[in-house]
Amino acid sequence: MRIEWEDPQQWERISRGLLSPAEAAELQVRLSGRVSLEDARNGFPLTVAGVDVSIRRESFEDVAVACIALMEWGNWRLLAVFRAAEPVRFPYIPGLLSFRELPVILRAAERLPEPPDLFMVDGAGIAHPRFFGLACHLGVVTGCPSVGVAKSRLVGTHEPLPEDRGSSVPLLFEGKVAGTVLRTRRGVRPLYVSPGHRVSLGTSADLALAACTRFRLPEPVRAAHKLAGDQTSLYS
DNA sequence: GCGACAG
DNA sequence: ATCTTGTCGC
Ligand SMILES: [Mg+2]
Repeated sequence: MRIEWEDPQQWERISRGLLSPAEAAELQVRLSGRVSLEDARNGFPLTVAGVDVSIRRESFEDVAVACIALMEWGNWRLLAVFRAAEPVRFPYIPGLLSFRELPVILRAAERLPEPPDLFMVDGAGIAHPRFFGLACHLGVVTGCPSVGVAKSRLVGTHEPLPEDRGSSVPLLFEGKVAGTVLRTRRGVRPLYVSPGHRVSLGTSADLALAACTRFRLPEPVRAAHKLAGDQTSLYS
């Protein structure tokens, strides 16, 4: 898929890791206005693209490897895998993860023959300090629906969560519901699910739970995570 | 100033 | 996230 840049110059600065944390944060505030929390789709998505990035310590630099695992809804068969690698150019700063991971993710996304029905990202959606996590950034830039699935809490508070699979409680932040704390396996640590773009709060949690058929993590995200760290056939 | 803090 | 094998618990 091809990505249409509204401001190619600015993307150039971002991908080169030239933005200061303050500039990055204000850009998030500006872009958060473009997020849509409406469902852009009726039924379930036909294809779900799991997204994750792994960092490998090379001889003199850290290299980021992005992996997009395209799966078919329901039977969760792996349809294809797209990857890309490049040196890390931005430090990890809580709240600014997209400036570190999005550049390499987009290079892998460009290899998709066509836009997926949904991007399921390892990281936060609107459950973020400025309501603009990695899943939102990827969604807004590509125009595709996206959901953020975080393994731990970035922001927000919530009531106690029952131990049963499927239990959920709203994640509250600054007086708003920013996401859902979701138990995908009985007695196992919950996931922090939030909309990225073009998906509603309720739907984002439904989609995430439906994709967790065997493990704590949704199948597409788990596949992407595994393949991102796999050194086998690191080219492509 | 102190503590929190996706990956 | 990463450095890393075996081990504890359901
Ligand atoms: Mg990750």
